[in-house]
Amino acid sequence: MPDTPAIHGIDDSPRGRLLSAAAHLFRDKGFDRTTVRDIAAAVGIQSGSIFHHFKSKEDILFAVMEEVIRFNTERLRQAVADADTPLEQLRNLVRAELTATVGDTREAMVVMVAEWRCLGEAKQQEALALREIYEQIWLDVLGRLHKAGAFHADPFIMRRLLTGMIGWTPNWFSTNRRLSVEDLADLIVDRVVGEA
Amino acid sequence: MPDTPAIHGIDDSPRGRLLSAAAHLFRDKGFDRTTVRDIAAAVGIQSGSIFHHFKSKEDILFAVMEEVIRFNTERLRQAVADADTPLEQLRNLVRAELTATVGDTREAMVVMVAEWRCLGEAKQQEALALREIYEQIWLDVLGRLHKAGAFHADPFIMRRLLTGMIGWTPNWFSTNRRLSVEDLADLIVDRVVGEA
DNA sequence: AGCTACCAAGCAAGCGCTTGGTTTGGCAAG
DNA sequence: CTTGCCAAACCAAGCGCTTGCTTGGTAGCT
Repeated sequence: MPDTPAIHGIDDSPRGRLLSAAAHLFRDKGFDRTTVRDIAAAVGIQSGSIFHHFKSKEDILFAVMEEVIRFNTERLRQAVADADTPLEQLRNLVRAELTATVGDTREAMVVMVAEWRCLGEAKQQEALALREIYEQIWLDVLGRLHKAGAFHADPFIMRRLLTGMIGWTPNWFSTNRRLSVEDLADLIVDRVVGEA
Repeated sequence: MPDTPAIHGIDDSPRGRLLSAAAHLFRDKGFDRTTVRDIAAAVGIQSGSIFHHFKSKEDILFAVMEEVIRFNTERLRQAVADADTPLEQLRNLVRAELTATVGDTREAMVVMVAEWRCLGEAKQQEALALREIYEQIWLDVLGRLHKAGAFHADPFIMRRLLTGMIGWTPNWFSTNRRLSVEDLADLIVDRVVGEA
């Protein structure tokens, strides 16, 4: 009965398995249409038992978001560190966010952008703080490229266009097609710095 | 008590006012978190009276989507007809979709992409058919541009990147800022055909 | 003994929707 | 100008069901 494919960056403690299952369901049906009974059934326990691990359903959603953003912030950091030139840093960032979005943390990433408003005011603010750290990594790299004259548009706006392009990919990109993540990343990078 | 700002392309019959109010609430709180009592209160009637105009809550959501997609499909048609060169057609398309997305049909457009899965299978298919007509207009113009050598990437993928860029704008674009819709449109067109 | 992990049962609240009856505005016959 | 009528629009009340969450207790490991 259990066995939802695990999400990268989440361990397989009872709590972790609960999180992976919840993320999967939240992505499939949305937060509101997913009941605690659904989540419980997905890991093979009773609905009431969930509240031994989380104090509310909303807490589960927040935990999913927190885990995935922490994990992927670290991934972005590595992406920047692993490159020498600003252009290569950008390419690595795009690849990293694409991997997060259509790859190993796909469900959780989709949940994060789609179910944002299901969090209460307080937790929304808390998540926003984490999100800002994440965004700053992007802005640093884009700012450096802009200063170097690699593109003319405002770096803030460029980031928003990138967020849109990458954030929409789960709605169409399929891993088992001709187009690889690397090729798509190059294609997106070309939207920023122009083609060869 | 009533007076939700109307959405372009929806009349102000009782039914139309109900639709505008519903679209506004759906965007604000999401479909599931919006109760029929909320919608009723927004137009100043009793919750039960809603079912004189619509046979279910889901029907309201579908009606919102149908109205907005029909209205904006016509807008796209005009945008293409009003331009002479393929490049100007593209620019007009981007402007039109931006206007729909952050302008006069903003709430309904956001609802359409966000609350898709709240429709049952049948109505989802029905909406998809309308959506395909809409998309075909884009693909025709992009296909012509591609054939003319204005850009190298696959037109289907280019459309998806555009969908992402434009679809994300409600999350950051503000009408009362320095950046106008026209300037943003030019900026986005440059992501397709390269800068001057 | 004490901790983690769980079960079985169920409560209070809120939900979409139904029902039966009442108001309202327009319009044609007398 | 009145009267009678009808359909559209709405009200008041509440039914049946699902929801998130609580409670009190138990099994097993250390």
